[in-house]
Amino acid sequence: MPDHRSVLHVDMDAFFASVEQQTYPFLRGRPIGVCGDPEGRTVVAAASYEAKRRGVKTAMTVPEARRLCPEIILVPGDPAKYVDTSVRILAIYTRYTDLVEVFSIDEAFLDVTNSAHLHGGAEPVARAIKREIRARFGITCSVGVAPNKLLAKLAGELDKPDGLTVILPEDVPALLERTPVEKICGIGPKTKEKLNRLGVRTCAELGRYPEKNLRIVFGINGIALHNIGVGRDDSPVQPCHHEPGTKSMGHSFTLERDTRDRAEIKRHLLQLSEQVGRRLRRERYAGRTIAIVIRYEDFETVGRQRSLRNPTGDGHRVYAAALKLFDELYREGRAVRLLGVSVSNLVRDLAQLTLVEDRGDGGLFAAADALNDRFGEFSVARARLSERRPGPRVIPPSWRPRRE
DNA sequence: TCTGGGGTCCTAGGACCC
DNA sequence: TCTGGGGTCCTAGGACCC
Repeated sequence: MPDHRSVLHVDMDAFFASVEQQTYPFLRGRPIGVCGDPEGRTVVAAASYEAKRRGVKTAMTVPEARRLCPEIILVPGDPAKYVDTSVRILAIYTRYTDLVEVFSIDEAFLDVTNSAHLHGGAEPVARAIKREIRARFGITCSVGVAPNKLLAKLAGELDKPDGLTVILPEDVPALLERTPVEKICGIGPKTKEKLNRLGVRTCAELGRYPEKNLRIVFGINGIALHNIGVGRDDSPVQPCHHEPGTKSMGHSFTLERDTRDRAEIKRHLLQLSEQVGRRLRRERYAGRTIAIVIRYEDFETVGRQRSLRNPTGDGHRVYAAALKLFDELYREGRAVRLLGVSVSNLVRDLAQLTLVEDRGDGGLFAAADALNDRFGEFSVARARLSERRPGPRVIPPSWRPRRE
């Protein structure tokens, strides 16, 4: 029986950009940025290391990226390709352990505590995985090996790209001493500021800070923060079939130009609602709570939601509710920058779905969905959606491999 | 051409019920 | 003619993640 757990965190280097460079060899060795619709107001979703060296970062605006790196090649993202690559990479992991937790499209945790000895230990497993991913897909990854998920993720960040960092239990105190709190997944700018004001800068300082006081300042999160400070994390590596299902589904969209035009706004709301409805049905969900988000030109962002009596997967019903919410929420005269529609309180039950949906056009839904699956988003749509817009070009972090 | 898109979880306050 | 206390559901907003 091993005396400590061995957890790997595997993180693809510049994943979307690396995949594009593999697909199109002329992009290799050049600064590229993968972004959304190049016509819209978009940001860099992934930058190649050539671009990163010039200062281009994830989530930077396109004009900013161009200013730093005028030769940058902007490539529109191709989500299906990234999903496909990710699924094939996951298949490699499962040859080493059943305990694989998908953290995002390009990150996973592997618990190899009870399987590593078959391959000579955790570090050899990490090396083998890196080698195989490079051989099969031409892309590199960075791996952290540590006694738990928290430390494995931290370790993986220490050496990038193409890195491998092993943290043994005896290395942990020194690591905590030199790690600033904001390096920890879960500690963002606000928490960092709050901690700094308490005189806490490193993880070790956080560990020494009285837990009782952390609880007073941060409530229930205080306990979690204390555990971070001492490098403790007992959370298991959870294979995705053990995870709870999706909680909400939605789409949002930054308009090409800010607008006050109600007719235009209504068109966008309809489009978003139909998109959400279609995804709900495709994944056999229905939801009872409809929410909208408005971001005004000054970036003030407000939301409003309301629960219906019955769950729905019908984009038209979603739209009816969304429009009502918009009328209640919208402050006349202000220009709108972004609109979002989402549905939560989801249920996943086909019998329930047909019960609430069957207004006689269930067949129409099925036919339209099948055509759209085959020929692309909005090949078939309600008449008012004449202006077509391609689907989203990003992958949500909640992305999971298909279960069925 | 300042500031994307898709999620999860937490808090706080109000309504309502027993 | 006084003001409890728990539980659940709901909504709005914020922090954080990739």
